[in-house]
Formats: sequence, C-alpha cells, structure tokens
Amino acid sequence: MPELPEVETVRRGLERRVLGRSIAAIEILNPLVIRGDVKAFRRCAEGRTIVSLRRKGKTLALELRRENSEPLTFLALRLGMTGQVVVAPAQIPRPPHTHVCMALDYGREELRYRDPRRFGMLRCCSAEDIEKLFGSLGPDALEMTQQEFDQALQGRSGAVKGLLLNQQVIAGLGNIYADEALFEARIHPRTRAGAIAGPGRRHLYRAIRRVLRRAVDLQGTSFRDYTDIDGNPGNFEPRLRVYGRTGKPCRRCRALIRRMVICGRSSHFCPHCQPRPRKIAPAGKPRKTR
DNA sequence: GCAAGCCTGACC
DNA sequence: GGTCAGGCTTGC
Repeated sequence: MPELPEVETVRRGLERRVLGRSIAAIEILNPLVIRGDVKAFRRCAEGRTIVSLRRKGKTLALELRRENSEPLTFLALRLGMTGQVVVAPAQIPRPPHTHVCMALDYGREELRYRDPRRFGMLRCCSAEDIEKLFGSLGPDALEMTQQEFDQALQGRSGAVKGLLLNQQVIAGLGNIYADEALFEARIHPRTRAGAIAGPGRRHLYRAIRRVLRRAVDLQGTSFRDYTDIDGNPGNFEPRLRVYGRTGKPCRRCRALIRRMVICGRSSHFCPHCQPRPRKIAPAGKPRKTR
C-alpha cells in the first residue's frame, strides 16, 4: 500500500531512471485510470521531456517540457492501493492490469503504470492545476512543522486516527504508518484529536517523522504487493510493531495486539501501551462506561 | 468477505 | 464546517 515512504521511493527511482528522458509515445490500454479528457492527457505528455519529479504526500507529479516555449505541463499520479510504476525493457511482456505505457526515448524502455484495483489515477495538469491539486492537500507529513501539526489537532473532535488519514489535514500517512506512529507515541487511535495535550502532540509529531523517515530509509513496506520501479520490495515490514500483528504479542510489553475498526479503517494497537483515554465526566453527572 | 485510498454524500 | 459511513475494485 503506497503511502509517503513508498511514493518517495518511487519518486527517487524515477529521478534515477527517467529524469531527462523524453516520452516518445503513449499507449493507453485502459482509459479508466485517466482522469479528465484522454486525448488531452496524450497531448499533455507525448513528445515531452521529464524535467523534474515532485511529490506531496502520496501524490507524484512529473514535470514535462518541450524544447520550444510551450507552457509546462504536469503528469499527476496517485497510486491508490495497488498502483505500481515500473521502468521495464519494452520486450518484456506486460503483466496483467498494465493500463498505461510510455515509450522512453526511442522505445527500448517503457514507463508502465499497472494497477489491479484501479484506485489510483493519472491526470494531465497545467501549472495552475497542479498548484490547485497540491494546495488541496495539507502539509506533507515530513515537511510539516510542530506548529502546523498542533493547529491540525486543535479543536478537532474526531478520533485522531481519522485525522491522521485525512490528506487535507496532513498529506502522506495511510493506515500502516498512522497505526505505527500512534503506537510509537503510545496514543490510542480512538483518542479525540483535540484532547491530546502538549506533550502528547510533541510525541506524536516526532513519532510520525521518525516512523516515516525510517521507512523511507528502508524503501517502504511491501505488506501485500508494493514494489519500487525496479520491481524490488521494501524492507520496512519486519519493523512493523502493530500493523497486521493482531493477536501477536506487543514487542514492547507482550500484551496481545488488538484490531478495531475506527473511522471505517482497521486500526491495530497495543491495549497496554496505548490505553484508552479516560473520559472526563462533567461534574454531578454519572459517568458512562463502555 | 475482507483490505486499501479516496471520493461522495448524509448528518449534525 | 467537521465527521464518518458507503462504495468502488479484485486478489487473497
């Protein structure tokens, strides 16, 4: 599942393999993954050179340029759940669910987009569009300051887990790293975001950065089917503390890891290290227990 | 039947 | 506005 570390790994891989190369031709095998007009998509990218690779949260943008003074265009890319970007020799057979192929240079190699579940998308953008797209996201989880994070939590009544997954608030966290960061910070995923006090905010802020940086260093997590652009899996999986470890002993205290659905997402946590916060009962009223 | 990211829409 | 459930898709 591509979250910030996996997308950053893809971005770096593309920087290494396709930066400065031109897209000679585009083959669209399944137009359903293209957002907006398909013809415009082709026009936006064909015959252009990839001049930079940007990322905000889980969104990638390939900056494209032609020799003359035509305006810049961008190819925005979201991997969704099973999206995969691979650079492969053109003669290697395309695996199933390959939706878009871009011939690089003279067509010896291809940049391929594959996505069995098609939750991902490609979109052609003008400079203005890409500003808007990136602008609709909260600060990137690795760029965000403690002040921005405090503001994101301030006054929020919902579960912190849901807030961490909200890309308009913080961009880059998905289910895996949200659970891992909450474990590191010893915060129960159902805690009301606005109720987390100063020290808790600082712990969580640092935990998010620590978990993401470590995962970037290890090229991400291949829990199911994620690979980088060369087809290699990530190495973070053995470092997972709670995600996908339901019923297994906590690596810190040996209590059994629990799973609970919060905001429609499965959440993994240690009931001992991340105790459910006590509700402060209003004076004179009986306290509800659950 | 479940998992995921993200969009839509219902509800307060 | 904020919050969260539902639906999309397909391999396990």
